[in-house]
Amino acid sequence: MSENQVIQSVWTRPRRQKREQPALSREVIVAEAVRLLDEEGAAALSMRRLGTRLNAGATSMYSHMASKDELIELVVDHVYGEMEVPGPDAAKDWRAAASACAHSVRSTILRHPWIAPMLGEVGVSLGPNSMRLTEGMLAMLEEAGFDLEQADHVVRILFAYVIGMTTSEAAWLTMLARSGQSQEDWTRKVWPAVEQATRDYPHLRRRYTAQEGGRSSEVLVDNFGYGLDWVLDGLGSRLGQGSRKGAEVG
Amino acid sequence: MSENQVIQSVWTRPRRQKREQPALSREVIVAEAVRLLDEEGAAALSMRRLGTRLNAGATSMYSHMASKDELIELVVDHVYGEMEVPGPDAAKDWRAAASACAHSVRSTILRHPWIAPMLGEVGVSLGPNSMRLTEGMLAMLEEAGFDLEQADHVVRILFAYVIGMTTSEAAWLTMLARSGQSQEDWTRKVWPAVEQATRDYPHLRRRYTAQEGGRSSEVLVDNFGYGLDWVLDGLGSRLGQGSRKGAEVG
DNA sequence: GGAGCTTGCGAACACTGTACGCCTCTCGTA
DNA sequence: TACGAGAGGCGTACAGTGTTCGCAAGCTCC
Repeated sequence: MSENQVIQSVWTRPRRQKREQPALSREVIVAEAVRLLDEEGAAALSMRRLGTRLNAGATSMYSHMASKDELIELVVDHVYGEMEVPGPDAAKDWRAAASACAHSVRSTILRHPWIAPMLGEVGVSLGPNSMRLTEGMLAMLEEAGFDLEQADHVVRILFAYVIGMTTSEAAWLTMLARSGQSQEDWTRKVWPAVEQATRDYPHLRRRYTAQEGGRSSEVLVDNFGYGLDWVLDGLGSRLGQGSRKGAEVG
Repeated sequence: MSENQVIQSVWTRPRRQKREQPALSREVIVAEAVRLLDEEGAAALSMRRLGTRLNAGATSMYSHMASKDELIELVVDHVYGEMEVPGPDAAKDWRAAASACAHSVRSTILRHPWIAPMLGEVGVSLGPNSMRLTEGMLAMLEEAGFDLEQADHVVRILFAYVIGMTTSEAAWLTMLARSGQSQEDWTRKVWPAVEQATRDYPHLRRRYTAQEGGRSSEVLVDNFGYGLDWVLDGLGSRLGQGSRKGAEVG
C-alpha cells in the first residue's frame, strides 16, 4: 500500500484486540451517529468517520444494519424517541396535550436541525418511536371524542403544520451553523443583497425591513404558537360534529 | 495515461469542437438537471451524469455556478417558477386565490417529488421565483385587508401546512418509484410487516386496516383539501380582528 | 496583431458507500 | 474436551463522487 508502512513480522505485530467491550450494537452506533450529527452536521456523517469515532473499522457497522439509508432510518426513529407522547389521561384536556406534543416535536427538531431534510426523505416509517408517537396522539384524540377518521386527519394536519413550520426554522439554524457566524453578523452581511434582491418586491421588502436584525427566538416561538392555536381552533370546531367530513363547515 | 490509449499526432487528433451552439448556460443546465431528476430521481443527479447529458465535460458547469449546492438552489427556484402566483385581482376572493395557490404548490411538488427534501435543505432563498410567489401572496392578502404582520403569518402558516402535508405524500411517491412496483403490489408485500409492527398499537392498526389497499389519489386530495379548508377557516376568522383593519371585509 | 477574459475540459485528489473474503472469538453439541 | 458453525469485525478494493487546477480555444477590445 503506502510506502511509509512499517514492516512488521508476526512477532512485532500487535495481537488482535481482545473482545472485551460489549462490542458494537445498533444502539451505540445510532447514539454515536446522533452525537456526530449534532456536533458536525449532516454532511459530516460518513461510515468511515462514524467507525473511527466508535474505535471500529469503516465497515463494521454493516453487521448491524444493511446500509447507510437504514442507519438514517434508525437515527430518525431515535430522535422520534425524544418527542413527548401524550400520556394516558391527556384526553381530559386534549387541546393542552396536543399543544404540548406539538411544542415537543418542534423543540426536538430544533435540537437536531439536521433531521428536517431527513424527515422528508424517510417519510412514514414503521420505527417503534414514530409509531408510539402517532399511536399516542390517535388514542388521546379518540378518547377525547373524535372518531378514527377525524383523529387521523387531525394528526396528519397537525404534524404537517409542525414539521413544515419547524423545517424552515431548522434550515435557518443549519445555515447559520454552517456559516459559523452570529445571527447579527450574518444579517448585516447579507442585508445589501436582500435589499437589492427585493427591489421589485415591495411587500417582501417591507416584511424584511420590519424584521431587520433577524427574528429573536421569542418571536419565533410566538409565530409558531400563533399558527398552532389557529390549527387547534380548527380542530376544536370539528370536535363533536360527527364524521361527515368538514365539507359543510364554513 | 492508461495503456490502451491510442497515440495521436496533431494531424490525426480531431480538432476541438467549434463553438457553434449557444454553448452552455445556466438555463439549459438547470433545465436538464430538472429533467434528469424527474426521470431518475435525486440520487442519480451527479455532475458527471449531468455533464454527459449536456454533451459536456464533468466540470463544465462550474463556469456557470460555484458548486452542486448552488445548482440545487437554482433547480429549486426553477421549480418554484412552476407554481401559480395569485393574479392582480385575486384579492376579490382571497379564499379562492389562496386555495388555488396552495393546490398549485402541492401539484408542483407532486410533479417533482424529489424536491421535497431539498426544500428542507435550502430553506428561505432569494431566488426570483420563490420571491415572486411570496410577494404575490403577500400583496394579495394585504389588498384583501390583512395588515403586513398578519399576512406574513398567514403565508408562513399556509406554506408550512402545504409543504408539510405534500412532503409526506411525495415521500410515499418517491419510495414507490424507487421500488418500481405498483401501489397494490407494494401494499400487499409490506402488509404482513405492518400487521406485525402494529401489534402493540391498536389505534394505528385500525387506521392502517381502514386504509388497506392504499389511499387513492382522490382520497389524498380530499385529505389535503380538508386540512386546507381548516387552515383557511382560521385565516378567515382572523381577518378583521387582531390589528384593527379590514373589519368589514370578507 | 496581440492582451485579456471567458468558457470548456481532461487529469488528479481526497473522499464516499459498500461487496468480498479472511480472521477471530463464542457457543452449542457431541 | 473437541469441534463445527456462526457471527462480529475489519483490510482491501472498486466504482463513483464533488471539486481544484492548469491548459487550450475562442471572443472582444485596444
